[in-house]
Amino acid sequence: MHYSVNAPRRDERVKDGDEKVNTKEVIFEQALRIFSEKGFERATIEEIADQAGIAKGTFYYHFKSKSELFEFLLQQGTHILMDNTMTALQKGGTVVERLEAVINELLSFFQDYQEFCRMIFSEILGPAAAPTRWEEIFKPDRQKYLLPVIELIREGQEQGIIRNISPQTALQAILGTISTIAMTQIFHGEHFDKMKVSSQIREILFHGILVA
Amino acid sequence: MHYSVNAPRRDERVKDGDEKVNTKEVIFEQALRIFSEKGFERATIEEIADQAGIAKGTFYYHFKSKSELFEFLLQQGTHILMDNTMTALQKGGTVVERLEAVINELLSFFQDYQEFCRMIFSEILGPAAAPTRWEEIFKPDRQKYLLPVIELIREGQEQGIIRNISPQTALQAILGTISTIAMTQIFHGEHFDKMKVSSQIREILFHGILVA
Amino acid sequence: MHYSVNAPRRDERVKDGDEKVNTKEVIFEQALRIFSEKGFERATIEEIADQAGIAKGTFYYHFKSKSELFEFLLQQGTHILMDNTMTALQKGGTVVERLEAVINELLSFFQDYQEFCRMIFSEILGPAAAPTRWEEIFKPDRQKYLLPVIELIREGQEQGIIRNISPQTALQAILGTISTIAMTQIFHGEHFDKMKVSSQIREILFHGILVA
Amino acid sequence: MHYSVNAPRRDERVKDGDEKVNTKEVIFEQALRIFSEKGFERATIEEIADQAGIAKGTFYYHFKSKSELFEFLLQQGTHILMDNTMTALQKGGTVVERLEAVINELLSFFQDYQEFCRMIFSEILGPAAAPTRWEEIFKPDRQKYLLPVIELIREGQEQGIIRNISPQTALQAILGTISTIAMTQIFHGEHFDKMKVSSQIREILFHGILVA
DNA sequence: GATGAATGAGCTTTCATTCAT
DNA sequence: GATGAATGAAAGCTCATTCAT
Repeated sequence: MHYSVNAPRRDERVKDGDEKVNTKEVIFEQALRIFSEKGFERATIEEIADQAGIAKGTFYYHFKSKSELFEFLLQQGTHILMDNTMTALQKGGTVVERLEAVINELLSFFQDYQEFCRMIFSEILGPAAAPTRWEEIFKPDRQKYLLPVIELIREGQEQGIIRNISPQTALQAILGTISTIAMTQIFHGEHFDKMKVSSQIREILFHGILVA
Repeated sequence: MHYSVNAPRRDERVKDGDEKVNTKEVIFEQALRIFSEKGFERATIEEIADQAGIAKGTFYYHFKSKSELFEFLLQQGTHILMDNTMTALQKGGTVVERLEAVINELLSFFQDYQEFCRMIFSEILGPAAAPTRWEEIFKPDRQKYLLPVIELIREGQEQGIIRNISPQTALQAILGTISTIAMTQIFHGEHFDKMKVSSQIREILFHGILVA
Repeated sequence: MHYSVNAPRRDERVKDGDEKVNTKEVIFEQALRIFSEKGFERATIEEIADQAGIAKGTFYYHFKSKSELFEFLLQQGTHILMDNTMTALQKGGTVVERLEAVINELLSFFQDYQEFCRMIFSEILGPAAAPTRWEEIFKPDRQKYLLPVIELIREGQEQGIIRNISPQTALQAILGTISTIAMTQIFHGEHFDKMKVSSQIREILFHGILVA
Repeated sequence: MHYSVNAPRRDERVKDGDEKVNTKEVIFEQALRIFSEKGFERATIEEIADQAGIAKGTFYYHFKSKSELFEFLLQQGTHILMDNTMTALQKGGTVVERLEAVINELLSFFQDYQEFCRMIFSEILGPAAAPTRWEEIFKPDRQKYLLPVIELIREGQEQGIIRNISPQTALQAILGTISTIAMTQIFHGEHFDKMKVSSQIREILFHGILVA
């Protein structure tokens, strides 16, 4: 996984042959991995630094604090999901097509950013009362992501395409089904491949478990 | 032991006559509450002991360690869900009726043991690599719970009632949908009332989001 | 030096023969000594704990933080000086007699609490911008101590006994002369003996350096 | 080098033409200011460098260490006081006139180098056992300053002009009175103006507090 | 001359756990 | 059964200093 932030532009890198490592990026990668494996609390700066091949002090040269890094990582990830989904929605199409796009983007996200999803599920669905600021940090973004989808469901209901249930409930069914399927595989150490499950997921979500 | 939610703090209790407080139970209640609020790591023995109205040393007189208590709480809860579900399944009925029973028991569990569900979601869906033993502790129980349901789905597929998809996937859709809907409400501080959502959930799971 | 706070009352001590050490008191003594030698910043909890013969954790069992202990020590000391001075003033007498009492109490304080005076001079006359709360902590006490003396000087001026200068300036002359003489000796490792200097100090303060 | 007080921060300077900023001097100014505000320990190289508008590395290009800079600053200041006092003494006059000169120079010094005085009081009267070398650094200079004044007092005593007390004690009374009055004002954020207090100080020191 | 990334020793503080009473 | 003082390993973080460029 590699959503590196502030990656140096190509021409800033020196010495093509020589492996000029960007310290900040290495920290990002290792932190993401370790946060996703251990959660925020059990991850230690010492381990992140060790794995990144730097001294503890170097970590603090690049980041103000453990929380700051974590929050940063969190926001980066959610922004990617949001952006992708918005872009997909703007392509237009029927309600069902757009719903499929939302589902598809979510599946792609789980596939492409498995480490990040682990991390987010570890800490955000996790200890609710966590450093409460995370709640605050997330709420706006979460809404920005959810509202358009709810709107889409409403649109479908007006057209008589979507069942007349609470849009929020429908939304949660979509998110819950996809994330549970994806995270179960990811937590079990399997690599999540959306191709294997996407048609099944669409089937279940659209038409339910029962035949007819 | 019973998972009482919102158990009164020690000092709120009235000791009329010789109504003895069972120390162990008081610890259970407070630990459950605090674990569910803060997660395993952020909960401290000190706080649990304080809230239970006992000395820190007393905690260690009753429990070997923080983890032991946590694991105990964990198992108690899962056993309740398992037992209830098994009992419900043994009542027999058509596949759909039994599936409805499974869903119903799950909803009841989320409703009756909200604190416990918070706790479990805080730490088990949480930091995956947690004290790795939890994984080991859970796997057997989880399987004992999941297998009969998978078997039920298979039975339905053989009868042509349930769509021809991976039973595991179907199972995860059920679990994911229900838990997400329930936990969203619980984490948002609302009291989860299964009556309000159970028919909608059944509708979505059985027939999907789309009309026809 | 031994202004122990919360010292156990006699009957709380167990085992007369056996040396039952009061941990909190030992920490007080060592902290006072080390703060006075090194100042707040250069003193470390590790050293205080070591010298007190306890583990680092034990320090934090008894005190919330390094600052808290320091502030506590600070207040204890100033209260002693204040109380002694007030008591002396309440005995009444002529203005000169009362002024002599104030001077005498100050000298006694420097003599009896040399460690504390070192500490206070190390940090309070010291880094002005220190954890600013100290300023706040001290101002009220300082005023409570200074005001009665200023009032005394004013009384003397009304009676035509004390020279017509700013009372604040006169007060500072008294404090500065005494503290400089005392601290010079204390910092130079000599034991400060007020008997040796008190008559000289009174002479200088009352009649000046010059003859006639 | 000159101890300019309230030197403008780097970024406030206007570089018109090729008016070169002497890096070393800028560091001096900012270090003096910050040391005087925070004391040696609480001042950081980072802040000094920031305020001087240079990189941290640049600091170490100009100075061997934090202590070295501090000691240098210390010596510069004391030399100024010493030189001024020596010069004033060499002008001759009666004992009283020369004593007035000493007092006057001291007052001028407090007025002209308030930042430096803050600094010196922050750290030298401060944590006594400080990097013990400071003691060693200072003793010679201190003696070079004090001895002539003590000699002057002795001369006055031989002439029957100065009261027959320990010259050291008299000296400390002078230093203590002046420095306490000056520092009280400086620490309280007022600008110290020697004109306002010099006649009062002379009165107190020469003739005491009491009338007649 | 100047830079800033990197370092590591050292600091304060937390907390699960032990144990004598 | 119950207590609470004591412990020490480990964590997050700071900062003077170095050094390749």
